[in-house]
Formats: sequence, structure tokens, C-alpha cells
Amino acid sequence: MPQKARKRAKTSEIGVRDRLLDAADRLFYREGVRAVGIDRVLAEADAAKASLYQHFGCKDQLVASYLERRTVDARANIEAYLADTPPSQRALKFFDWVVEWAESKDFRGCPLQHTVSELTDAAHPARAIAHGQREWFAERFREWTTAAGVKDPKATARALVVLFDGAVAGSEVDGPQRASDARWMAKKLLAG
Amino acid sequence: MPQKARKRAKTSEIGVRDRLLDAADRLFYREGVRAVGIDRVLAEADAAKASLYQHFGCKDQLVASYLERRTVDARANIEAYLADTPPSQRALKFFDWVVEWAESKDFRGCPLQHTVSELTDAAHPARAIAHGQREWFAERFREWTTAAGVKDPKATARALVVLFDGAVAGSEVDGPQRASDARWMAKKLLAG
DNA sequence: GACAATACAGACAGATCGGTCTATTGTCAA
DNA sequence: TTGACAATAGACCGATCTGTCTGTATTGTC
Repeated sequence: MPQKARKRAKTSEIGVRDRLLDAADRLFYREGVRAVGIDRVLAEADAAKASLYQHFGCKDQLVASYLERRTVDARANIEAYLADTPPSQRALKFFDWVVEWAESKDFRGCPLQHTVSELTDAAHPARAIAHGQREWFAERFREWTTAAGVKDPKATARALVVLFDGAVAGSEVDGPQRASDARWMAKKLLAG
Repeated sequence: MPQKARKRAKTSEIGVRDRLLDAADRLFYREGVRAVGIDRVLAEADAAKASLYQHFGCKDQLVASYLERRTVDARANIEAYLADTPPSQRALKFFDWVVEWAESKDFRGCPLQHTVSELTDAAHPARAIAHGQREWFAERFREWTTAAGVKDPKATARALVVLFDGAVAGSEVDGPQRASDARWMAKKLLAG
């Protein structure tokens, strides 16, 4: 019975909920949430359909949970990346992080942007998560530009949001050069 | 016979091919190319399924034709918008156009970005169209920054691409303020 | 060993998808 | 008037989608 061995190995390693989230993350990010069906996620996670609906209720909730985990991880990731950088230089250092992200093998743009543009329904739970993450970014940029002591911290922070969006969206189509271009301009902006 | 009146009215006004393209444009741009099925397009265009397959062959080709027309229209639109502006000031004036676009009622981000992120297949005809349009933008930016006489026209042009992408992607989620933010930064960039 | 909880496999339903096909209708030119 | 042509309506096909359901196997606890 192949199930026996497989099941034992899996349940002792990672719970089925995390396996489903891992699989959803890989597939949804790579191909989009509409292009990937439930069955693909189940096969990738090596899980049963009942487990998915037990843990998440419906596909939309799985999508929301996938984005939720992405944002939590991204925040932790960024904060760790900037921990050793003095606050006055974090705005620019953040764009180093963006460049590294854009250069990473599996980079394919912003999962929040993608999902929001795929799911038009304004009441979809994914939209609230995307909105929350953008608020977080806006606040961090205001912190960083204030700490940097630039002339107009609020306007500069808004400009950095544009640079960030442009770096991510541009790198998706043109490659990581766009992220470097954004960093180049961020440097000019923060210096002047 | 309702068909009689309807048919006569329609065929004398706009050909069925253009009606299909108009319908596809509205629906694909508003909801995405995967979210909208053939039947929705047919109902919106008040056309028969056979007409769609007669003129476009398959859905992918309809998508490509929709994007093709979008790019042709956008180029003409932009060139007309900038016709009365001296070359040296076109780079900045272009961001006025972006602001107006972002403020328009039906603005919902960049159709090319959306479609490319929805259709992962690298061989899809839509990707070639998107690539061509980005080339066109890159060349225009180089022209305009050269005419503006800035210090480093090529780097500045690359930066403007980032600002443009950021303006469009940001305005989709946060509203047209992002386009104004991009213009603000473009002005600084072109002045310094 | 009995039991509840969890996860498995997969049939099934109902809807929708892209695409093909037949049959009908209106238009226009010979 | 006839015949070619373009457009219509819509049945139909096989595939795929989300979600439900039945039944079985494994695990940990009493």
C-alpha cells in the first residue's frame, strides 16, 4: 500500500494545511489564481479535497490565506533585512531588497497586484489584505523618509511608493534592470 | 421578427467584427481575459458565435486583437496629445496624459500588464504585442529626454519607464493620486 | 481493543468553458 | 428570380471548474 508510506512521511513532517498553503503559493504565484484549479493544488500538495475544504472552506479563502501569509512573510523579511541599517538610510536600503527580490529566480511580479487585478469583486477578502499591506508600506516609507531628514518627507514617501510599484511591475516584464533603475532614482530623490 | 430590425440596425451601423472587438475591450479590460468567457462577449456584442470564430479563429486571437487595437489607439492618442508641445517638454507633458488617464472613469490599470500576468504561456501572441508597446514607450522616452537636454538621457528615460509603470499600477489600487506623485517626481528628475 | 479525529481516495453534481456544427435569415448582385 | 454570401440562433461536444458526498485508512487517547 503506497498510501501507508506516503501518509506517514507527510503527516510527520508538515501538516496538511501548510502543505496546501505551500502548494497554493507556488501555483497561484506562478500562474495566477484563476488559471490554477483546486485539483492542481491538491495534486501539488498531495492532499485530499476534503482536507482543503475542511481547512479553508472555499477556494476564495485559500487565496486569501495565501496572500495573508505572503504579506506576513514579506514584512518579517523586510524588517530583518533592514535591522542592521540605521533608520536614516533604510529608505534607500529597501530598494536593495527590491533589487534582490527582482533578481530572484522565481520572481514574477507582485502577488497582490496580480490577484487584485484578477478578482474584480470588491468584496473579495483578498482586497482587504492587499489594502492592509499597502498601508503598511506607506507608513514605513513615511518613517524612513522622516528619518532620512529630507525636505518634504510625505511627498517623498508617496514618490517612493510609485518607485516601488514601478520597480516591481517593470521588472516583471523587462527584468531586474527596472528595479535598479528605481533604486537609482530613489537615491537621487533622497539625496536632493 | 425581432431579428430583422435588430440585424438591419446593427449591420448598417458597425460591422460585427468591430462590435466584437468593442465588447471584448470593455469586458476584458474591466474583468480580465480569463474571467470573461466567449458567451459573455457574444451577448455584449449581440453577435453569433460563428461570427466570432469566423473573424478571429479562437479566443486567444481575440485577446491579441483587443490588445493590438489598444496599443494602436494609445499611440495615436498620446501623439495627438503631445502634438502641440515642444519636444523638450514632452516628457513631462506625457505625465499629464497619464494623470488624465488615471482619472478617467473606467481606468483600471494597464491592460497589457494584466493580460501578460494572466497568460503565463510565453508563446501567447499577446506577449509580443506587449513587448512591442514597451519598446515603443522606451524609444519615446529616450527621444523626449534627449530633447529635454538632461544630463544622462538614457538613464533618465529608464527612470521614466519606472515612473510610468508605478503611476499606472499604483493608481489602479490607490487612485489617481499615484499618477500625480509620479508627475511630481518626473518634474524633479527632468529639472535637475 | 474501542473510539474520535484526521486525512485519504475518488465518484458525483451542476455549471461553465472553448469550440464545432447545422440550420435559418437577410442582403446584394447577376 | 436565383444564388452566393454574411450573419443569425442555438444545439451539441468534451473538458474543466468548484464544491459535496461516501467510504476507507491512519493516528493518538482512553
